[in-house]
Amino acid sequence: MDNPKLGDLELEVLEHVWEQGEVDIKSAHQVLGEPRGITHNTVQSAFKRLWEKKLLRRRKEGHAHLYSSKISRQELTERLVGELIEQVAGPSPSVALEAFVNLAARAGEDTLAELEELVARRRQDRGKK
Amino acid sequence: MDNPKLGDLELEVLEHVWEQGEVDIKSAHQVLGEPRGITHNTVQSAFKRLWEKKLLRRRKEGHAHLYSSKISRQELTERLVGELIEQVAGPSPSVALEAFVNLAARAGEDTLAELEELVARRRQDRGKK
DNA sequence: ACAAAAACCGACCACGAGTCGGTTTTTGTA
DNA sequence: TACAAAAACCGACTCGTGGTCGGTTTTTGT
Repeated sequence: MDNPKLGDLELEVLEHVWEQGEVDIKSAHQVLGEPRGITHNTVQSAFKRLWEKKLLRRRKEGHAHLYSSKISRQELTERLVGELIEQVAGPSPSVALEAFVNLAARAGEDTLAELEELVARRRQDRGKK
Repeated sequence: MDNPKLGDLELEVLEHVWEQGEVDIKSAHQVLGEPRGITHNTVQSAFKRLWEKKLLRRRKEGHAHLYSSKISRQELTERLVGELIEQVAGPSPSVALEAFVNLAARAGEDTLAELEELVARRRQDRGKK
């Protein structure tokens, strides 16, 4: 529960919550459940699991729960990638860096440029402050 | 089998193979198995699973299999991180880039510098050739 | 107070890693 | 060439987790 492993449905739920901000099960079921042919209950279970894993927040509105994300896509990506790297890339950062730059390069010139931009800005901000 | 999910033992086996180059089950069991108190057979299963997933190569030497890695730590990291990003970061690369730069920044000034260096060199090579 | 809506609980299935005992295959050698 | 040791292989079982749902309990607006 501390390091979350996420299934397909759970990912879709998060996706949906990131887009919608705050959702109730009923509407989520219409969007996610109907097409898959899964019941209201199943969708609810997924939300609940996510809430138990502390990835979603929820509050009562009337007699329904409204779920919203407790963690941004940014943060989740960061956590998961961080964990993965820790497991597989080894202690030295070089492997991870190289791997990621390769990935960026494969994505195209623009992506590489964007990465450069980001790094430069970050290093800038480091010096000052 | 196409997108590998790796357990703890499997990761350790890969780790060991990356360090040792070419290993037989017996010696691997001494290093990985004994401390865990697991049998020869269990270690063998892990190697075999990895081989079935095409992450290890093997050849017969005498009547024992010698296993070696078919994929470098680099490549595996790349594959896994790539897959993960695809699943969670969404279509636009920005999220992944930002996340990774954050990770690098957290690792320290040097790591950030190394990243910058890598990106610069990569972009250089792009122009030419 | 009651009916509708929603949450909750428990049960079950599927899948994959980990684990091992027992059987079969291989192979060096007597 | 027969045989015993070594290793591979196979099948079985456990465990954890996600997905799935039916049925029961709780909540709440009227």
